[in-house]
Amino acid sequence: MNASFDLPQFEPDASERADAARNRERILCAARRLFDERGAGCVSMDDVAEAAGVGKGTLFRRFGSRASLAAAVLSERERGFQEAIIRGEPPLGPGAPPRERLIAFGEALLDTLEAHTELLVAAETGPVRYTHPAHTVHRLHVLLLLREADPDCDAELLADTLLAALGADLFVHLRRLRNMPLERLKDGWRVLVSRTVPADERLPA
Amino acid sequence: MNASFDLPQFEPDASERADAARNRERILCAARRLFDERGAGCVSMDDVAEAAGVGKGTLFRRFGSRASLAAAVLSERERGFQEAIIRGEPPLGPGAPPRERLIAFGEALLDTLEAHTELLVAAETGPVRYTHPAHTVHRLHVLLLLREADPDCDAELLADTLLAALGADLFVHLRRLRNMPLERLKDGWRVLVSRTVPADERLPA
DNA sequence: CACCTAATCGGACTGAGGTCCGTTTAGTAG
DNA sequence: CTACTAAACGGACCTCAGTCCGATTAGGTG
Repeated sequence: MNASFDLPQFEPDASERADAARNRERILCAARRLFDERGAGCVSMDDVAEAAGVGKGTLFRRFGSRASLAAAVLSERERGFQEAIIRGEPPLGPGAPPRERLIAFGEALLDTLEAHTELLVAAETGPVRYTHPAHTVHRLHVLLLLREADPDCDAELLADTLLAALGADLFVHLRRLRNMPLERLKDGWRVLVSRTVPADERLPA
Repeated sequence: MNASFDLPQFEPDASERADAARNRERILCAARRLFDERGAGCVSMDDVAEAAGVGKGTLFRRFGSRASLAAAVLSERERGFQEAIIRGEPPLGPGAPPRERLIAFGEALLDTLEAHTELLVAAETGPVRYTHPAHTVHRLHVLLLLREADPDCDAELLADTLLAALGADLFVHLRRLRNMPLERLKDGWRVLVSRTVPADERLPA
């Protein structure tokens, strides 16, 4: 119960023992391979541990949960995505009006969902979902854009509400069960954001 | 794998054997009591089976899954809710303009979430979530109201998107983790619907 | 009442996520 | 090189949802 002790380390730590670093790498490598080969849904944590040549205890001490492991495997893409959001070209990156950036953000997230559906479903299971670093970054990004576009709205709440429309569960349901094409989901997002967020008042081009 | 065989029965069936009916009742009764005493999160399916004096196989044949059991326990409330939606007083029932009805619908759902948080979380876990009768009814209701209010929009998609804002996971996160008061969530819903759905064009009072 | 059969029962079993704790080892100090 | 300690290891173990299948029984038939 002591939170300062035995926390899983998702990222390399300078003061990390050599064997720990080696095992983290092995695990990530094995997980990436297995997820890729069989699809994330068909890979158990035991499978990962065995493929990595590591005990189950080690696996869980490193990554804490299945969801965290999936998130860690995705973290490279995620880093690229965050880079594009923060420093990339408009409309995803800075420079475009906030509403356009929000739309681009959602479209990009939907592309990511399309490309890594199973992994994202795995990463978004359980209550951990809302506290993972990636989700936190997404929420902050949306939050700031909302504040910029509409200083009077309840941006804190609206950010989470809008992000709910981009959840992996919902995506799977719409895409696979209800067979909606990706473009339709993107259109839906555009409409949702357009109606929810006011357009920039600075000359609309 | 034969779908016509061994399907769980959520509702009483005329051609149901006496012992089956008795056990279904026992299970529902025990589940209600246990969920109430300890909170749904602290009750395992084994607990329910034991308290009902019934084998685990029976429990699962009757209700199919934990989520379904939780939904069944909620079904009384749900029946009342559906009644109020379909035949009740406006603005929840028919008579009010669709946008007002949508707002009232969300507020009522948020009240239900507030009152039965844990049970609804249990009922909404897993992919079953989108196929449960209750959710289907909610979606259909929202869908029809959306079509009425805005015949040109992609109501199918928008219905699911709006409902995502009323999901139990999100509710728990906002309410408990981020400590937002219920009224704030209702305000958020009102704003979301107001901006997303056009007002009725028939004289606005 | 005796029999028959199909529906039902129930608990042993599986598989998966997650925890525990005795054992091993990396890194350091002497 | 040896001794020491904190960290890391790993697999046995736990809990829990969900499945399977042989035993049981409801309820119709003669």
